[in-house]
This record gives sequence, C-alpha cells and structure tokens, in this order.
Amino acid sequence: MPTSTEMDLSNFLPYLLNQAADAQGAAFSPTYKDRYGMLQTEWRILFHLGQYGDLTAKQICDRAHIHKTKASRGVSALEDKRFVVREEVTKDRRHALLSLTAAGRAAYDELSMAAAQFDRKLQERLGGDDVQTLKRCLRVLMQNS
Amino acid sequence: MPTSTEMDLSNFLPYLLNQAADAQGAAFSPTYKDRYGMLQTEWRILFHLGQYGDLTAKQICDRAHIHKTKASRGVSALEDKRFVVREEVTKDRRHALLSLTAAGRAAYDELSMAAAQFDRKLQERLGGDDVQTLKRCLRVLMQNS
DNA sequence: CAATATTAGTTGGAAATGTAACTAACAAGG
DNA sequence: CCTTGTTAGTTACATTTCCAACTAATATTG
Repeated sequence: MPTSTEMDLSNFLPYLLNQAADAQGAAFSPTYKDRYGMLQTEWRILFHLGQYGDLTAKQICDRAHIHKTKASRGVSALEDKRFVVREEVTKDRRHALLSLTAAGRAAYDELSMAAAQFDRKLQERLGGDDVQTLKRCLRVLMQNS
Repeated sequence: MPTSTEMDLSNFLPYLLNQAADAQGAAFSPTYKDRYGMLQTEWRILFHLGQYGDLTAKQICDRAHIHKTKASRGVSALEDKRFVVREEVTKDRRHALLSLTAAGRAAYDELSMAAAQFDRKLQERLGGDDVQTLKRCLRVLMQNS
C-alpha cells in the first residue's frame, strides 16, 4: 500500500508508455515479421523510404532516432531481401542514397495499407478526441527533455 | 509525398508510442543505471516488490508482463546486488517469495522518490487535463487488442 | 597543400534478449 | 500409488543490440 508521497507504479508515465508501446508493437509486428521476415528497424527504414523518397542512412537515423550501427545492419538486411539499392552520389562518396526496388515498393505498399488499417482500428477504440490529445502528448514526449 | 489513402508514419500510433517510450525511458534510465547498475527489468522487479510487498517471480511476471526468463535473470542480478532474498514457502517448494533486503528497500525508496519527481515534471510539461487523458488511453492500449 | 578534424558508414566483440528445451515440484485421474 | 499433465523456474543456444574502434571520404586550417 503506497503512501501518498510514494510513487505509484501504475501511474508512472515511462512505465505506462513502455507497456502500451510493447503491447501495440507486439500486436503489429507480425504484419512485417510473418510475411517478410523483417525486424522493426528494417520496417522502419522501409517505411521512411516509401514515404519520404530516397534518403541517405544518416537522414533516416536522424529522423527516426535509429543508431547508425542498427541502421547499417537494417539497410544490409533490406539489400539482401532485394528491397533496397544504394545509388552512389557522385558529389560525396561517403554517403549513398537509398531507394526502394520494385519489390521494396510493393512491400511498402502492402505494409502501409496494413498499418493504416491497424491505426484506424486503434482510433475507433480510443475515440477521435482522445486520439488527438494522445498524439499531441506523444509528440511532446518524444521530443524528450 | 504520401497520398490520402497512404499511411503517414508520423501519425502511426505504434510508432509514436515507441518513440515516446524510448525517449522517456532513456531520460529516466540513468537514475537506476548510474547509481545501481540496474537494467530496466531489475528496476521493475524492485519497484514491484517495494510497492506491493513480497511476491513470487510468477506474480511479478503476470503483473508487469515480463517473460519468465527475463524475470529469472533479473531476480538473480538483484540477489547478486544483495537487494533481494528468496524465502522458501513451505507449502509449495516450486515458488519462492521474493522480498527486499534493507539495502533493497533503501534503493527502492531512493528510486521511487526520483521516479515521483520525474513524473511530476512530465505532468507539468503536459498539463493536468492532458495527462489524465493520456494515462487513460495508455491503459487501454496496454490491455492490447 | 599538408596536417588535423569531422562525417558516413562498417565491423568486432560483449552484453542482453528471445525461444525452446529442460528440471523439479505438485495435481489429478484412474 | 502410478501415470500423465501442469506449473515455477532455470539453462542453453541463437539472434539481436550496444559500445567502441575502425575505414574511407571530405572539410578545415595554418
């Protein structure tokens, strides 16, 4: 029985966030895992490329807060799956633009449809007003301290 | 440029949840990591024991949705740190009640204070009304599908 | 234009996690 | 009781992640 000055775990925001993120992540991950054998990082890279067009690995890292080693391995995995190719940019040979192959585009299309559907169901469950508030809060929280 | 039927990644709830949870987790984790060298699972077990009294590993797993292997390792680590002891329950020798040592209790007290302070700051940042809505939504989402 | 610094990305080894198989204790049905 | 099933927890191995050091290319500065 926690006293009033103590923390209540079931009210601790980082804990709630983590539990909710885990639960929803687990609910959605079969979508990309079962069909394409992708890990979360690969799915995220694919999604960024599908949505924002060709990007360098660095740009994806910055946008998605993925560490460069994780991104490097994710890109390699997507190359192995023939979903992504690197184009040398003559201007600066350090970084290469990544772009989707036809197969990668097809996977993106399918997965983004599934994601949209998943999201719609969540919105129904929570109700429109709450979803707006929720997303606004999450955007604040992901900006971090 | 996503069309209206496509998903917008920056609006995809599992993505937002994950980013927010990561950011806040990263902001809080130094609290238990730097002082006590604990991992998240250890901190969570400690917190459960501190808050709800003696529990078996199974009870903690069920409450916190921690897998039993992760919990097993977390408990061992807490025993190594002399924060937790196992008491044999004569009735059923399969499970053992876990309880905090004096040192474990002290660590819990300090960390729960820090957590409460961390949470208060977040609540200030978000505003009381939004926090209520946010927590309500998160509780729904962690119940999963 | 040589020396140094910075940047993009990769690689190797350690730590952590997940999955499956395992042990030990108890429960239940015949 | 004695087989079979279930439960709590551990261990082993494969996969994934994290950290630190590294390479290669470009930028900067004296």
